[in-house]
Amino acid sequence: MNQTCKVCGEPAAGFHFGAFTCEGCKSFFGRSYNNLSSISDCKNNGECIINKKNRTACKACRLKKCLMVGMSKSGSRYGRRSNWFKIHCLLQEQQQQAAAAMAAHHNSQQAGGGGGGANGVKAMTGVPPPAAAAAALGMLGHAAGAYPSLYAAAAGPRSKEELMMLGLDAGDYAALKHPAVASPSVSSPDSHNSDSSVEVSVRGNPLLHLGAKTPTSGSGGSDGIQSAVSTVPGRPPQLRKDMPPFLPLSFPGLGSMPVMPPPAFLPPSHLLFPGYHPALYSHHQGLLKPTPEQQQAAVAAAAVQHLFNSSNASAVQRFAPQAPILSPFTAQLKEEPTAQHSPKSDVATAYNNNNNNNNNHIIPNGSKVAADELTKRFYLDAVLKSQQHSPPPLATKLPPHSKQDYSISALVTPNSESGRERVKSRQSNGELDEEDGDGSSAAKVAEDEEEEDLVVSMTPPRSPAQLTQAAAVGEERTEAQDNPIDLSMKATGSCVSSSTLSRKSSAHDSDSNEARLDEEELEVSADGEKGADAQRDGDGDGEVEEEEDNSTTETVKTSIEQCNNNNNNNNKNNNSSTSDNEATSDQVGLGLVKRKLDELHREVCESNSKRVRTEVALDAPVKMANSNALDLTTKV
Amino acid sequence: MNQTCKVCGEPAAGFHFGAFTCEGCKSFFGRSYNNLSSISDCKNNGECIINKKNRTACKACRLKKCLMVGMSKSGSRYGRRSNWFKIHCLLQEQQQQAAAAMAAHHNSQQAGGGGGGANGVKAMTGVPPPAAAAAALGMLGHAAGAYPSLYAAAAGPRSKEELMMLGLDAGDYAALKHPAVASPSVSSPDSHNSDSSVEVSVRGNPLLHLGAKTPTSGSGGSDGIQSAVSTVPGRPPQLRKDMPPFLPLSFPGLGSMPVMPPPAFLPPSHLLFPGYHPALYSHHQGLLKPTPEQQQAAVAAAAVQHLFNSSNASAVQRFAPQAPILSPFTAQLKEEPTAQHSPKSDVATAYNNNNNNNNNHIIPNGSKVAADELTKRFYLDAVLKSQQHSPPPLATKLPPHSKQDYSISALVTPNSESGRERVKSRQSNGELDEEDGDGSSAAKVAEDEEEEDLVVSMTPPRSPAQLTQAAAVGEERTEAQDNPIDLSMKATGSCVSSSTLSRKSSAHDSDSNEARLDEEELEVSADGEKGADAQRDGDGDGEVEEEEDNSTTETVKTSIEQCNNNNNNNNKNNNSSTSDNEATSDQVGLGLVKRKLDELHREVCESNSKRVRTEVALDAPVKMANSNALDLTTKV
DNA sequence: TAATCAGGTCACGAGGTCAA
DNA sequence: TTGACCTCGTGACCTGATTA
Repeated sequence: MNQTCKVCGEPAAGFHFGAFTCEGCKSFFGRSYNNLSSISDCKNNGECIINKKNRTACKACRLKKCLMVGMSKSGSRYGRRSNWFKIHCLLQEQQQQAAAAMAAHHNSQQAGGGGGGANGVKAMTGVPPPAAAAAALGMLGHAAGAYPSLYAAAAGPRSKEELMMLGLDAGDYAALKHPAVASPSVSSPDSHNSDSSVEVSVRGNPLLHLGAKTPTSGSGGSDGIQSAVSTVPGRPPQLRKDMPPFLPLSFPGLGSMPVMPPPAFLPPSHLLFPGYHPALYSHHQGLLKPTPEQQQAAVAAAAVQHLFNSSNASAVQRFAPQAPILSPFTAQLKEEPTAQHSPKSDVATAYNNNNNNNNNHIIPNGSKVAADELTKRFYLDAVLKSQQHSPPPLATKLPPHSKQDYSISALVTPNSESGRERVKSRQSNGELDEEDGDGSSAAKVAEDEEEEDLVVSMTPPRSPAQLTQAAAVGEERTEAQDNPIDLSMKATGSCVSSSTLSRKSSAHDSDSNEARLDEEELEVSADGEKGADAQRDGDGDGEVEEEEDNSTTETVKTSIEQCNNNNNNNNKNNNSSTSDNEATSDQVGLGLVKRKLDELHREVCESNSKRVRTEVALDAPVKMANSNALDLTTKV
Repeated sequence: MNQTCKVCGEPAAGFHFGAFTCEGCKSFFGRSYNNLSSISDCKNNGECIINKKNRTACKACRLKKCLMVGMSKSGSRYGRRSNWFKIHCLLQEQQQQAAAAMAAHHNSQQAGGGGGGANGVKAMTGVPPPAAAAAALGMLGHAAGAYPSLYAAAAGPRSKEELMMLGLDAGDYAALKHPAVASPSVSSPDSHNSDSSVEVSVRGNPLLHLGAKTPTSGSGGSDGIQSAVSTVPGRPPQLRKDMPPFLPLSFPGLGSMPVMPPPAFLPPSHLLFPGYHPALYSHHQGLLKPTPEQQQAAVAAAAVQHLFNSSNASAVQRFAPQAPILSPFTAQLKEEPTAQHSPKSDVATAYNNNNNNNNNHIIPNGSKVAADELTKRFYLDAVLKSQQHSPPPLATKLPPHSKQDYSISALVTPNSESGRERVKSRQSNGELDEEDGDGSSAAKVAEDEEEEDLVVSMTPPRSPAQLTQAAAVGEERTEAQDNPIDLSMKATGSCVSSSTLSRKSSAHDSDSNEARLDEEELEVSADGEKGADAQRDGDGDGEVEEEEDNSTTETVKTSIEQCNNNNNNNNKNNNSSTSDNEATSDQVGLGLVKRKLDELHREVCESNSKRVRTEVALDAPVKMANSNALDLTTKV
């Protein structure tokens, strides 16, 4: 799949963190996310255009762009991309191209119907058309559910969120010639998670939220959305076609984007994959899970804005306040806000941990700096969370049907690990720890870290019935759920259905349907590390730990490293003349070694700690899912 | 990689700002770029010859030389150099050496067939052989596409541009013993962007333009080129071999340069990597994307001249006027010209934007000075832009055949990310964003900053099929594209392929072979910004081709890597005294070997399951998708 | 087995520093 | 002012993990 980096336009190396990006932007995002302190404010009011050449010129804007295009730590997924994913990507591209073409023809386009996206953003900024959006979403409802996150989440919501974060308007966004805007949706479609799994990031349209003015905000909004979604549950693929029209509304990004006309080479998406029309996706996202996330997004947006210039400060403030109010998850955020204004120490610590070296340079300032960083991070996380967020799948406390789902998922997704995981997470999480935590402690999860985003795997829609079922499930869950967020997630999740499920489900439709939903998984990773505060820090931190290792790896690495070291050493060593060399050499040599070791450790640790953590949580469930999944499923 | 500073001839410390340079010239350029005011006019009409000894004697000429060899702030790239880059550099060197040898034997060579390069230059000066070049390219077609920018962009175009800027003739340039001329190409190969990505600076051959007197000039030229390329789309790797012969024509730099004899340690480049012959690259660029860039280059050249003495004022004038005319991209340039004579404010603003930091520092002097500086800077930027610039690869709207390509690519390149990327990028790029942006908003981008140069990432070519596809795509795109440049880029771009593939492919040789090539990738990034129409485009487009050889490539790579390693070590190690090392060791490269081996080994993927990612599996669909993703799509 | 990506590794170069 | 050195961010490549 030929894709360009949604951030800088370079050829994409793959789908990273929820968007097609080049290696550089992938790495940048990965680094930056864990080390916000390293990002200094934009010198240009956050208006830098990021492209290949200048991508390294402004970290703040680069990061912003990353967020705008839907990147999030939680958005990632492993494994091969499903064909669907690929297909969707292609479709999106086509659309984008078409859009671009359209745009080229008439810029006004953006302002026009496309404005949906823009509107959304603006709405956030200013007014909210949430109701309308919600309604629209409702229309799309379940359809969206099918491929919720892929498009919606990735594209719309994210974009929106990001936009919010950035304080960009749809207009602004649109203004940016960057397809990013459009791209997001494009990229995002699959984005975040995986092909099959789409992240269920909460991210409703922040705008919507705002617009909706989340009552308890997010939750309220989300609920509304969810309900809307749920209402639409069983839509047949066909609706999807309808979706497109709606998209603009529900899917700001898409709408705003100069979407292109339908791809010529492909038949109507619905024909291809009834359920997968990109537009639908976008809708879904926006519609499905937005609420809680939206709120968060809003918060995040504010934070982001804060990060990038003060230009949007006002917006931020607006949001920030809202966040607490809006989202039920406020608790999650709670700490962070504080951090923003005060709790530097913790944050700082976290950050420090992350940055082993010196982040200092960034902001040599005193506590103030730290505070800023924290704030930034906070915002960022918020944004990210909002984007991806998925309340732990809270998983769910899976309602009764969950069992079926599980089984189903197990059956269905034996392959899809992610699915398993998600399921697991849900189950395990929900049932065991996390979920409860989530449910009760959605906030908790959030706190942990980035949270795990719910990832919904994208899978081809099953039968319309399935969709319907999914929708239905979503509804059920939603109702069942304590958290609006969760619900939203669920709703989204409904979308989820994994292909696996669908497949299997097809066998026994009724069960399968629900099962499908189940399959869709949302992973919640609980980095936990830092907890929330540092957010990712946690990641870093957590990683650190270590545990060790694996001999083999080490050996390999060592060999490699040695080579590297040698080189480095040589280079530096030689210079005797300068003492520097020595230093360097040491650094290099030893440093490398250390690094290597550290890395190794990290790996271990990570695997252990991070991954392990998640895994652990999931393990039991997972195993069941994996090995038994099928069996169970079948049984079911 | 042993390289000499293209500016002063000292051993190069690395690839800085787009060219291999020593620390001194690196620092000088870095300082000077931000402080043009510190540079006084040359006392010698800008005719100072820059070498190790006298490099500090005349800042103006030193800076000019820097520009001539392709240095630009935007040209820099970060991070590790890609193996391909390294390889290509080696190849170029070899070629250069060979060329040099040839030249030694008979100077007439330049004029002659080999003259391609030289001719190009001269042609620029006087006559244009674009058609011929195009034809040649056409021959090479896709092959060229494979590594379009790497060589062409870096080497030829820049040199030419620079020459133009400087008002130097090819002859003059050649006169300079500095390998710089040739070097540029060398350095530039990867230059700008990344290893894999080479910048697709627009720089077609300015000369050609001039000579050819570009009808719409550049565009015309580029179009011609593109078409030619496109026509050749599906070429098999073999053709590449053919390329070399052509190189001279297409690749002025090589031809003109006193290239060295073939590298002893490596087999003929074409043998090694049929598709990658440096010459081809150069061709691509020059042929493919030159036009717009050339125009820009002309403008830039004028500006430069303005900067450096009045000696070439006439030349500048010549070009300046032309630029608008010549290039369709004129729009991009539009502002600049104005700036030259008046609108400093705008320019300044633009600069400021680009330079987040302080462009200010540039001219602390009074308004007058400031004005001068601005002017200078303006020119400088113009030059740089022209150099790098590249329109986004458009990519491509994949035509029908694309399906095959995709499928193929999918099959072939499963692994190769880069290859994929390229392909993707082409498609996506062209289709989506940047290109559009560029196309429509090329000017816009340009304004923003320097513009992005088109970077072509160099990656191993995928399978021939892919290449072909790419080529086809390129063609299509080209046709589709507004910019000729883009087309060229496309042509170039066909290559993709990833190492992975190669590994795997090895299993099935046929596939593998192609795959291997694929691996080698050339990315073309489409900066698109400005559009540069020309430039980038090309590059990106270029991506290229190639497919080819696997084993050889690998071997080559390893050797290269080794060399790299060695060089690095050597250079630095020795340090002190000299740089001599350079020469030496290239060959070595155990590290490289290791890597290669490792890569090969990668094949296995196992999976434990740490992370839990969610996914839903779409089994059935997926399968189809995998192999046929594209097909499916298309089918759909 | 193949395809993908998160992460880690570390080659690299932009920039900064500072002796000369 | 120069340029050797250093620092540190970047990004190409790899590994390992995860899904197809």
